[in-house]
Amino acid sequence: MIKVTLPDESVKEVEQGTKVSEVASSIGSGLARNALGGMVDGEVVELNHPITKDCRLKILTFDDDEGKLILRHTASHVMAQAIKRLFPEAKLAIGPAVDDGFYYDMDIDRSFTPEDFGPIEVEMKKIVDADYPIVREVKSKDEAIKFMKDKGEPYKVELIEDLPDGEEISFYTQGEYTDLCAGPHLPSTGMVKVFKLLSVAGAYWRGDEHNKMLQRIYGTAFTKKKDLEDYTNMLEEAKKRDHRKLGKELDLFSIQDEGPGFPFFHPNGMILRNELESFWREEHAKRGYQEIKTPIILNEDLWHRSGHWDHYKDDMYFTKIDGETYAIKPMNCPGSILVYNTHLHSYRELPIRLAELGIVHRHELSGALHGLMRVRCFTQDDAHLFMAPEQVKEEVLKVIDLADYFYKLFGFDYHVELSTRPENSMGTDEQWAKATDDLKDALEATGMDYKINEGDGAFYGPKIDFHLRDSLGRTWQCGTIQLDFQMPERFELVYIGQDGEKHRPVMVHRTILGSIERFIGILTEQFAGAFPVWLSPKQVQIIPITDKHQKYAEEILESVKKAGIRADIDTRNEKMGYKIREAEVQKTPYMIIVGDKEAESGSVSVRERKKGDIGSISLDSFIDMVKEKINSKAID
RNA sequence: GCUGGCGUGGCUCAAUCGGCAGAGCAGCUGAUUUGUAAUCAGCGGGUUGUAGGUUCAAGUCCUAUCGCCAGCUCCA
Repeated sequence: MIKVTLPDESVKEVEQGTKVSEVASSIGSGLARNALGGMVDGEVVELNHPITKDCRLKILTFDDDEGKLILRHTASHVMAQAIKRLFPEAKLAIGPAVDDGFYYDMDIDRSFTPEDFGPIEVEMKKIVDADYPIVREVKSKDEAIKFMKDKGEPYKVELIEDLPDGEEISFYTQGEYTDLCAGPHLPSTGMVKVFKLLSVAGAYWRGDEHNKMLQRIYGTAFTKKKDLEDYTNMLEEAKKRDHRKLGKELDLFSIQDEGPGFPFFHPNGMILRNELESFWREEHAKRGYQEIKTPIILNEDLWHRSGHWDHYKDDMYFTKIDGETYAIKPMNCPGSILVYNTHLHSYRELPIRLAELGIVHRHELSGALHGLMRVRCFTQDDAHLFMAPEQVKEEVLKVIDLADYFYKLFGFDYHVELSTRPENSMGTDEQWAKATDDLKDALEATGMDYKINEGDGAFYGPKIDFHLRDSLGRTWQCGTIQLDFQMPERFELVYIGQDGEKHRPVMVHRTILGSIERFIGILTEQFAGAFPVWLSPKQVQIIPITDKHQKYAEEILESVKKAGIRADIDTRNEKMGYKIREAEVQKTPYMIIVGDKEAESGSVSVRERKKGDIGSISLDSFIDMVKEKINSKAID
């Protein structure tokens, strides 16, 4: 007998070789029904897995991320089997489970369209109803290669060839279908009860744009029909929060055919933006930043010196002035460096923090453009910090702290990545190792979780990136902290040390919001357009019930405006309900309704966005309340 | 850039097999003077993204091109 310790610390004695599914049954029939796999001493295993020694066991269900992955991975095999039945000529590539579902990549001459989903789903249903057992077997590398060659699956052969020699290679068979796969899987196809195919897309073989583009079909799977319905409803709801839709509805910005990727900010969007920027300025001034503004167009020669010509040229725009080539800046760093170099600096001044809300232009691929999230012209809330090498850690920690302060203010969840040396980069391995270690040290000192993103650093240095989520859960890089030993050398930056000698400063490039445009996109989706009061383009909508009340409404407007609150009167000849509806649709935080009662008593009737009527109060207390919300930058 | 899908009044969408381009909202005019999410009536508004082609006839079919959407690649 062996001892199995369950998550509640209870211990079950079972026979050697008992399967995970059998343990689940012995715990309870409900758990047995919902079980999708197991976790044995931290390792994910399938339900058929025999337990051979004392261990800790957790039964995985759909509530566990690992359970979801097992179900969806099997679902991807079911889909691939169905597609092979309908299109035997399709060559299989890879088919993993992903966050919200699964996909399978295949190579086939005809292109899949959403019309193919119906027949494929019907075939999948047959496979599920047949409830084929899913059987794992292991082959040697040579056997595996021969097997897939015989089946005419060149992509599988390539995958196997890249596996290390001597390793056992697992295959899973369900009915007539056998796939190369590390698993784990469900014990039978009948357990894939609820699924739906969602979209088709092209995807490069092995994610490399030089390789052939395969066809990818995305789908998702759940254990309960209700969960699938909830998921599709969630997608519908997310569409309503889309900043591109809200940007239009709230008249914040537009992107037009005349300038793909070049957003226009409308008056409402500018109010929000200016509020955000002035707050940004205040917070940076408090922390010892000095603001600068550098030109958008600078001579090509500068970009040769900075390394951008060699490493970034394809993403840059150029123009000619008096026969000379100029570049439209894709980054603010060279300009900032030129400012630094206008003086000789003492160690006493360091760190020098030059901040710039700098407009940069980058030639992003047309297919990559996405509302305000990815554009070809954006404003970085940039800063370049020039410091002595021993100041790096402290300075980086201050930046991390500042980013955290900004994100927390809006209630954002974020995650952090450390990006290391990319292929096409400047400098020596030693410099990169030192810079990467410096950033790692700082991250370790904060104790925050972070993920390593190999090869994704800037061409001049490694970086810490802060990622925020949009309404659909896609993540976008916002803040970044990049450590740079290259540009100080290339531009021969110096400061005079205590010893009277010249020393080379280290440079940190950093943003907090990332791009003002992208950040506004994220903000819009986070709040579904119902911005915190301090950012709302219109903070108070005054609604006179009839035109008799207009005069009193105007007196109120004057007082509210005098208090520094953005307000307006809806004087249109419409019923009150109509005006309220419009203010609600526009997500105006407060409405003041004024009629006979208010005019007589000198009070205001207040309605709060989403909450409805909150009763009558004096104008003064209303103003105090709104100002408190604004000053505290409260989020609802 | 690549793969697939989609472009019809300001907005959201309709138009059967190729057969007279339509509705709601918004806008304008008038009536109505209203108590917490849409008052009523009338009016104006379109070269169907653009350029070609097929056809007696094109929103609809074909070609090219521009843009948008999803994904890939890339990135703040």
